[in-house]
Amino acid sequence: MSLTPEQKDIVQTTGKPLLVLAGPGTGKTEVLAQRILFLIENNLATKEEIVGITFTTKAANQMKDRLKQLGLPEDEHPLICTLHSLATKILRENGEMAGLPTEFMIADSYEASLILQDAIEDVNPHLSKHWKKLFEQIFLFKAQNKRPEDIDDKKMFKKIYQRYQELLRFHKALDFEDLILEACSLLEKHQEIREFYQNRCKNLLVDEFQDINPAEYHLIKLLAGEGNGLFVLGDDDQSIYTFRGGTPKIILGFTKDFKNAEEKVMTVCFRCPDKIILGALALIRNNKDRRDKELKPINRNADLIKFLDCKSDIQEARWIAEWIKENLEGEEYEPKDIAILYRGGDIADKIAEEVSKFIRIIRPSPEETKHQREFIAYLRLVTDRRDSLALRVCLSSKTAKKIGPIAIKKLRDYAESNNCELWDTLIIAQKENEFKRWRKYLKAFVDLIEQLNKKLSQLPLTEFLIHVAKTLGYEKEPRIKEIIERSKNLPEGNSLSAFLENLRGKRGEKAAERKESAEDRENAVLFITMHSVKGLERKVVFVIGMEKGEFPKSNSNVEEERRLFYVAMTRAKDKLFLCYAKKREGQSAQGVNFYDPSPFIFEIPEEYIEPIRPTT
DNA sequence: GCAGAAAGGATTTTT
DNA sequence: TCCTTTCTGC
Repeated sequence: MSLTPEQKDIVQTTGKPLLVLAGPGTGKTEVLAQRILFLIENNLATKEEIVGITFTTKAANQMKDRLKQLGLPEDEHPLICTLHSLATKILRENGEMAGLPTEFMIADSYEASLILQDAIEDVNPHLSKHWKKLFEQIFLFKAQNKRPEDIDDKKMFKKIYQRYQELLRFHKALDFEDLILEACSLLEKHQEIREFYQNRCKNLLVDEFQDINPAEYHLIKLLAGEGNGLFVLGDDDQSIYTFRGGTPKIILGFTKDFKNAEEKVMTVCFRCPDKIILGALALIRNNKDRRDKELKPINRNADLIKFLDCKSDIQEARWIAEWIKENLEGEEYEPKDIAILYRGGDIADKIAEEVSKFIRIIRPSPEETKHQREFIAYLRLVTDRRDSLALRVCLSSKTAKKIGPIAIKKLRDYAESNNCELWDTLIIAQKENEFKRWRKYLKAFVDLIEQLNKKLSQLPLTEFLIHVAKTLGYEKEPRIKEIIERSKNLPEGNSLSAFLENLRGKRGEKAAERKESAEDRENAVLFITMHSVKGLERKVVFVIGMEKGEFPKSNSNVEEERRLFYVAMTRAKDKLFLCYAKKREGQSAQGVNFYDPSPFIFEIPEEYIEPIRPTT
């Protein structure tokens, strides 16, 4: 693929901070990969002076694949990873200077929520029912790069946040946001370390820049120094993660923050046909705080956008399934050319059911259940008694009979004041008078773990997993069986720790999966939320749930929802269907609900839209 | 600590 | 409307 003059100019402009505003389908990934190649081939930088930052590990892998296709062998690749992964690397390389526990664990959000509930228990138990709100508040403060000491708060919040941090460290753990904050602190405090990484990141390329939050931006600025090798790429119109603390203001303020920065735009859309681009542009121009950009479609004379106007979700499901069935019979489309996009909830269930009757579909894998997390935590504890996070999860499980929040708090207090491991406390405490009430149950729990440990050396891995599942009483649960099933696909050396690393990564770091994700590999119709379609394109796109009150959600930021819709519309390479159902049933519709069409529909000029009203 | 009853809330997601 | 969390009484 040869570059347009516009793209070539962007690839080759070096020596100053560069902001690239790139609309949907303009070839962002390509430009990023080509720039890395350009730097290396022209000896402008070695691979040790280049770091590429992506939003997800999947995107990082796609970037590596593209570099390989462009002829750059893997051992000549620069570091390409997420910002969290880079922060983890920096902290692991400088653990002591950062004042962190050696071999710290990364707490996932379930583990973090348990720790927060403990913190609330310690500070003010009356607030325990509001833990979810507090969890979100702490998250948002961290996303703003604010630590407990930065908070001026007369009420309990500051104390809870403080205690939460203390308890995370007691468990030798960092949550995801801590990775960013601790990396910032480390670089701020130590000039030599900062200079080392600024040199390492001499050429720092950041993708999806519209979705970063202030804490992440702070880290990027620390790494970029003067910023003369900083290259950021994004589209303020596609900023859809404000609930994560992201804000389009960062990308729009970039040229003010870096005084000698240059801003360039990519205006040729290779992906979408003209009607879709023109319709999407007309829609997004209703947003106030944005930079207007030209977007020129290559593909003209294409179909109009279809507005599917249905009486009910049942009719909608039937019509879409029927359309897919008919169009798969011809030569034009394969299952993998089709995607069904929705905002969330169970809205796609009916269509998924209809479509899966005759064709393979791919749906997002559901979140880990509580039992799955407990199952994994028991396995972790068996391999490593010092894994206090895993121990904390196990203590909350039903299998730890008669050990509740009170016992856990006492154990925690004891461990803290005697400065010992949580696991050791479990054993020592059995002798202490204040634990008299729980002596029997603590012993039972410790014995259980020791017994499992014995079984581990006696049984093959899969047998052992089944044994653990039985012990916990989870052996009949399909989601647990799923995990056990995965142990069979493991290459040789089937040790428990290898299996756990495959599941969770080292110390909670998710293993970067090298294999292609299912949606690229399998020839199946894709069901996906609008938020997770980043970087995705499909010939045929159905956007379902175009109902007033549901999309945009009635109490949400309309401009962000409009950006989300803009992202969804611009995934289509060929045909775009916007689907509305007057009547919807299900959980997200709160039983049965009647809707008007989404106001977004009317923001697309009529000349680009063609209504379809099914009669059957 | 548990079972059963009542209240609460229902988005989006990465690391 | 329904599923998850929280409260109550044992």
